[in-house]
Amino acid sequence: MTIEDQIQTAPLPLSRKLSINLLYTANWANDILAEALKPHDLSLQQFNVLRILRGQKGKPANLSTINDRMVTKMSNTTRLVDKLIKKEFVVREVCPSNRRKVEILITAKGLESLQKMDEAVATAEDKITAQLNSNELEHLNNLLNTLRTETNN
Amino acid sequence: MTIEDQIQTAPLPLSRKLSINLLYTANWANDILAEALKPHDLSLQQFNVLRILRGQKGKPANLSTINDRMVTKMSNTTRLVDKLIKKEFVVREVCPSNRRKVEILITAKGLESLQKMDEAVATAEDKITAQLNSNELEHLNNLLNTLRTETNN
DNA sequence: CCTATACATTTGTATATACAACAATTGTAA
DNA sequence: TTACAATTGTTGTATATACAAATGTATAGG
Repeated sequence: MTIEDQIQTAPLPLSRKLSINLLYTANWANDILAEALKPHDLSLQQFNVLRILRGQKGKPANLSTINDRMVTKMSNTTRLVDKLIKKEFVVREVCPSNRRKVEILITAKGLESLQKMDEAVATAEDKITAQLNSNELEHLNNLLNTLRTETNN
Repeated sequence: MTIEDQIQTAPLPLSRKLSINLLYTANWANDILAEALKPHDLSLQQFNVLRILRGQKGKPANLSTINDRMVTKMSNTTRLVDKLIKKEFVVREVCPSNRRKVEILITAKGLESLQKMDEAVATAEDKITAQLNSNELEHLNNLLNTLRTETNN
């Protein structure tokens, strides 16, 4: 279904059509991922933080590191981490070598829970991409990367 | 820049890479649009509601109509409209023929303000799509539409 | 040593949104 | 006509997020 049909609007200039389609489609994908995580009582953003911490392989991460690696920007990783602490999925300590920083570590419980969610999320990701073959997915990936290319002006 | 470089992660399966890239890129586009609207003190969602109401060409819209046409889903168009009323960009009345419904109309002030924002938003949309030519944009559009195609299973 | 500045994070305030509970109105059917 | 269900919106609670101000810590220059 075209995006014009989807949101019932008159024909749009291409740049507008693409902008709307991009946001609309991402929202659609977001819903599928959120749905997959719902039984685990974790938001997509909380899941992302956990996944980043697992990627650290035991090395603690400080807030700005997590922030840099988030898919969506956060002025507020502090409060996300607060919620993960309440669930006992991560621990937070003051960095001994530089007490301005904090060190955040995923716990055994966090790793365990993450493992249980992996399958659900992978299924959701497959669902999102199911309608395209590998070549098309690569192409789509490249087009998205190009879109974000910075101009030097 | 590839999405793996962007968020500093190990190589990912294609379905995950695309899912992340889609959310990341939409977020990037969202920021550009929000930035363009910032001088006008209007959020992207408020702008979208106004644009939908203008599309009604004088015909009032009720809440569920607006909801259907929103790019991002809303459990909460009520409160968005509240904010637009406070800015005197729209008015809300009870529908006389069916008093469960409400009728929402854009005001002259709303139309006027919208017109001023049009240029800023069009510029933002051009910026979002600047790195691709028409053919590529059409292709990207089609790939996004295909992605959202429902399966009948 | 003292102070200005930079750094890393936290907190307050506002917006957007999901979900569930609630309320009012209308339609239907015994 | 009364009971019940469906429709349409509103409201309460929780999460995510942007932005700005505040907090606490480190560092560099005088």
